[in-house]
Amino acid sequence: MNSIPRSFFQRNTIVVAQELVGKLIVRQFPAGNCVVRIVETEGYLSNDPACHAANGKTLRNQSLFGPVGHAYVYLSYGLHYCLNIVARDDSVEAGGVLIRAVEPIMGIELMHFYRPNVVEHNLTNGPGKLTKALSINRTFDGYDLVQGIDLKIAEDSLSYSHVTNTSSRIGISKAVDQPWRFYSSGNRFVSRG
DNA sequence: CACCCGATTATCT
DNA sequence: GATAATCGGGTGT
Repeated sequence: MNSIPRSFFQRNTIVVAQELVGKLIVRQFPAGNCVVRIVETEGYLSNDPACHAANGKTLRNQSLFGPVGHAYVYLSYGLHYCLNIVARDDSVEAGGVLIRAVEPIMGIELMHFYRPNVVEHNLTNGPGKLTKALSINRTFDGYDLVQGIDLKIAEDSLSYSHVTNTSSRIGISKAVDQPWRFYSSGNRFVSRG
């Protein structure tokens, strides 16, 4: 399980969003570890009306302006946490990649414990679902995902053969035509939107 | 301080 | 397909 260098995230946000499809997220607990594969992402840039950083830095979105490779976690609709990875080049002041869906690889029982009473294909097929299954909340806002222990991003040591499709982003009302959503073609954990 | 509304999900018809 | 659940940031009084 190779780690990913911080320079990977110091690039155009949309390129990073596309290339994160297929990468792994590792969540370590005292009781055991969970490993999931990223199968759906969306890119958000500070000069993009749909981005939380579009109107400048606030207490809530300050992680999007912080160092790349760290997490931006926010509360959505007052109910669900969503996980982003801060990624941008020097041409913008903020940017991040929303993790919209993941495929469970290891520690599936533990994920079912955090998200009971669902069948496996509904375990992590949405941005609010995967954070609950991995027990990710606001305490991870600003967490370093490159050097972190409890939560980190890793390269897939197995070669995951896949095709990445592109579409417009889901669930937003501004900048709806930007083709900045990426998902693993045919993967059953991709959210239906 | 009141009001609006959102990068969602579960549950009902 | 429609809607409730639930909360905090942003805006305007």
